[in-house]
Amino acid sequence: MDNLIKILQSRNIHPSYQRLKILEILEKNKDHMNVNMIFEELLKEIPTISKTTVYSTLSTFAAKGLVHCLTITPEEMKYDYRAKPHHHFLCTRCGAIIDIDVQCPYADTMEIDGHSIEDIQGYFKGTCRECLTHNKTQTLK
Amino acid sequence: MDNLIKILQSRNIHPSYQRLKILEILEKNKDHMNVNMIFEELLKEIPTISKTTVYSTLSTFAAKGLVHCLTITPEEMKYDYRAKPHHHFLCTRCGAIIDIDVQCPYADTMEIDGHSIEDIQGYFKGTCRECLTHNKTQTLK
DNA sequence: TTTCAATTTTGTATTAAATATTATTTTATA
DNA sequence: TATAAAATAATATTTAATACAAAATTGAAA
Repeated sequence: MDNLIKILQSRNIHPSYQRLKILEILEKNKDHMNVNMIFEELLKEIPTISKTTVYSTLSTFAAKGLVHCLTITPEEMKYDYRAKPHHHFLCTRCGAIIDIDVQCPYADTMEIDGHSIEDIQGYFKGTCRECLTHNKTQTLK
Repeated sequence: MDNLIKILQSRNIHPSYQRLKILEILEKNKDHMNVNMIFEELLKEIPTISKTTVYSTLSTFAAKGLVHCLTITPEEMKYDYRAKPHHHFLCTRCGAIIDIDVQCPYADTMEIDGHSIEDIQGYFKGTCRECLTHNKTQTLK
């Protein structure tokens, strides 16, 4: 917990109880959580938590570079906590989002065609290894 | 127009008047249109057009690989008609979406970590060249 | 051509993520 | 302790997208 406080303070985010709990949940689950997943987890420990707080906290975390916002699916935003930059694979059969450990060549200079890069996101979509081997038939929209 | 009919037929899409008009709009404007932009354009020629038709048509086009669905911003889906694969840069100051003509190395094999790739999307986010030189201050959320 | 089924389009209602707004609570500080 | 600022909570609103049902159109067979 002391560690979490330091993480927030290092980013100039006031370590409130709610923010610490949200960070704890992100630490534990790492990746691809959406607001509802985080909200449901929070309810177990803070029954009075408001969804607005979750939205505003994640917005703060994103602004301070603590989380990455994933738009890999159009339905809702997903939040990525992992430190190391990576890409994502979305399986259109089972819906799984899988971390892909490759780095973009432009991550070195953070510049492309004269544009200054602050964030890089690589999305692969298709059929995951698991679904390929199990030859599953059901396909998401 | 005859050309558009052939494009649809080659993908096994029945060339209805509405579909042809939507394809025509995509041809003309090429990239990054959202449903509302297409809908507004359509209204000029088909005053009775329904937004449901736009959604269903774009969904059909996407399923047949005629358009690419962009989730670069979380607000709404954008549709990409350009044939050649490319990435996108989103300027967080002016909101512009700029085509980036680089190709992903995994586009050759369309395979990564044993997962079968059907679609690749690379999103760069930051400050575009234009905004950098004009030193604009306003920043989008 | 007529009939009938399948497809497409339209209109309406609904869902749900995200934001806006305001009130309440908590925290920091003078 | 008093007061202002920050954070949280509760409610209302917005809007992209979907669901559903009705109407219109199309295509094929008789």
